[in-house]
Amino acid sequence: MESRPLRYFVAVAEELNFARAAERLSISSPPLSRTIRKLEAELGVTLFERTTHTVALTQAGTVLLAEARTALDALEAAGRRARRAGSPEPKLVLAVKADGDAGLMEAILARYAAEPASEPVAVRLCGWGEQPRLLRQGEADAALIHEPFDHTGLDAETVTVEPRVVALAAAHPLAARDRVSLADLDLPVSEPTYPGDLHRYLDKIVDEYGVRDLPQLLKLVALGDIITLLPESVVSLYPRPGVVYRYVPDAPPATLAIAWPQQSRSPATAALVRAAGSLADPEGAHVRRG
Amino acid sequence: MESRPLRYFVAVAEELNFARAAERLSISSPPLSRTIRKLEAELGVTLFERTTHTVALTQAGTVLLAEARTALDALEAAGRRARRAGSPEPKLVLAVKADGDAGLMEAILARYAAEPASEPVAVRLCGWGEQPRLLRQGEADAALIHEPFDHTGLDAETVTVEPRVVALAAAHPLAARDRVSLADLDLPVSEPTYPGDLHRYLDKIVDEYGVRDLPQLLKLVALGDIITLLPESVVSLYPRPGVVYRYVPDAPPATLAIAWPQQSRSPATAALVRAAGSLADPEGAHVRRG
DNA sequence: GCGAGCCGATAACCGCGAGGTATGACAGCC
DNA sequence: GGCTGTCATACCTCGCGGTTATCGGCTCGC
Repeated sequence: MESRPLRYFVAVAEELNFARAAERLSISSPPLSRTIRKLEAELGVTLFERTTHTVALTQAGTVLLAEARTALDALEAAGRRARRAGSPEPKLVLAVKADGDAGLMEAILARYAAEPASEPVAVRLCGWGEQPRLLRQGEADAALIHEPFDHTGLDAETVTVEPRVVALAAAHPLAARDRVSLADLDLPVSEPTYPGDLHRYLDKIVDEYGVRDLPQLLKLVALGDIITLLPESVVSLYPRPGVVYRYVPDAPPATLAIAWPQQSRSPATAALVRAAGSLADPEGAHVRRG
Repeated sequence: MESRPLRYFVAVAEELNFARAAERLSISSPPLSRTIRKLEAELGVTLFERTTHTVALTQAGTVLLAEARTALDALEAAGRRARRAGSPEPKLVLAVKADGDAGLMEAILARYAAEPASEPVAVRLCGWGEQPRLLRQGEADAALIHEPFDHTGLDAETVTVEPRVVALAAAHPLAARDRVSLADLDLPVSEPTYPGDLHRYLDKIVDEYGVRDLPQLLKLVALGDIITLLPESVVSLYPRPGVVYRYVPDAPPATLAIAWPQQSRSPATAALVRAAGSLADPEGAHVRRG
C-alpha cells in the first residue's frame, strides 16, 4: 500500500467530486481518476459508486476513509517527530488552548524543570480541540486538554478537576442568585451523557455564531444571546462588565487531562506527564488509556 | 511524507547495512542510498552515522524507526481492512492462538450469533503473541490473547481470569504434592512485575529450545528440561503421560482478553466484543484501553 | 423533449525520477 | 600490498505520474 493513492482517495472521499478533489490536490483529474481505479484494482474492491453526476462512498470506501486518515496522520507524525528529534536542541512541544491550562501551566513547567530527564519546553498555543490532531500528526509531544475528546491513538492522565461556573449576562434573572442548579439553566443537555452533550452544545454555538475564542464567547454572553458553562479557573482570567459567573454545584466538573501519543515512550515526555500528574489530587487522579 | 522512503529506511535501520537492505527490498543499493539521503535532506536530519564499514542509527533515526513502523503498519491495515470490507461476504476475522481460548470459543461464537449485528466469523489461528501484529496490520478484526501484551493502538477487555497450574515432569519432586507455591518453583521471576517476567521467561525458552507450540513445550516438560506455568484450561486439553499439572494458588492468574484495533468502531466488531465480554465474571471484568 | 452544461473516463503525449550498471573511494585484513 | 567489503557517485533507461484534448452520458432548464 502506497501513501499517494491513499491521499488521493481521501481527497475524493471528502469532496465526493473528482474535479474538486483534483483541484485540491493541485493535479488534473485524469491522473486522479486513473489512480483511484488502480487503487480499486489493487484492493479488488470498488470504493466509489459513480454515476455521471454523483459520487458516493461504498461500504469498503467508508472503511478505507477512516483507516486512511489515521494511516496518513501516522505518516506525517513520523516525519515531524524525526525532524524534531534531530533538531540541534530538541524541544518538547506542549500544546495548550490559550487559558485552557486551569492556571497550572507555571506549576507544571516548574515541576518539570526539576525532573532529571527534563528538556526545554516550547508551549504551542492552539485552538478549540485542536490538540488531538497536533498529537496524532506529531506536531506536539503532549497537550493539556479538557475531557471529553477523541482518545484514539492517545494516552491521557487526569491533571485536575474543577467545579463548573455558568457565565450569565448581568441582567439575567439568575444573576441575582448566589449559585444555580443545572435544572435552572434549562440547557439542551441530558445529565447522564453530559460531557459529550456540552461539547455538542458548544460546537453548535461555535458553528452558529462563528466564535473562535473565549472573549468572543463572553461577548455573546454579555449580550444575553447565550449562556454557557465554564471551568472555574476562567473566572479570574476574564472579568467582564456585563458578565457574571455563578457556581453550578450539580454540574459535572471540568476535567483537565494531559495527553500524549500512545507510542511515545520518550523519557522527556514521561517526565512531563509525571510532573503534570503529580499536581493532581490523589483521589481524583486516574489513568485513562485509548 | 511518502511511504516508499520510509519502507527503505526501515529496511536499512533493521539491517544496518545498505547492501543487505537493498537485497531485501529487491533493488540495487544506489537508489537505496540516494533515497535515504533524500529522506535525510527532506527531514533536515541525519538518520544514520556512517563510516565506510559501519552504519548506526542516530537519535533521530531511532525515533523515526519506531514511528515509521507504526505508520507502515497502519498503511497495511488500511488496505487489508478495505479489501475485507468490500469482499462479497465480509467476514469478521477473530485471531486466536490454538488452544488459547480458555475453552470459551464456542460459547463466544454462540452468543455472538445471537446478536443482531452479527456477521459470519472466520477464526484465524496464529502463533505465540502474533495477535497484536495481526490486529495492527488489519489481518484480523479482533483477537483472544493473554495478558500481558503490547496494547499500542489496541483496545482490550477482559474475558476471563483463570488460575495457574504448573506443568512438571512426572518424576519431579514437587509432583508428589497436591498444590505447590510459587516459592517452591524457584522460577526466575519476581513477584511484583510478574506477568511481564513470565513472558520474558517463556520467550527465553522459545529462543533457547526453538519450541513453537504447546505440544513441543510439554515434551520439554516431560523430559524434565523445564517447568512452566500455564492457564488451568490447558490441563484437560493436553493430557500427557510424562507430565503432571499442579495448581499454584499464589501465582498471578492468567488473564484472557479480547482485543481489537482502537479505531475500529464497526458494529460487528462491537457485537463480538460484547458477546465475549458478557462471559466475564462481573467483578473481574474491566476495560483497559491503550 | 431537446439542447446546454457538467462531470467522469479515455487517449495521446511528455518529462521527471526511480531503478539499473559501472565505477570510485576508502578502510580493514590477511 | 592486493583483496574484500562497504557506501557513494556518475550516467543511462524506461516506466509512471503528470498534462492537454476529447469523448460519452446523465441532468436540468426552458
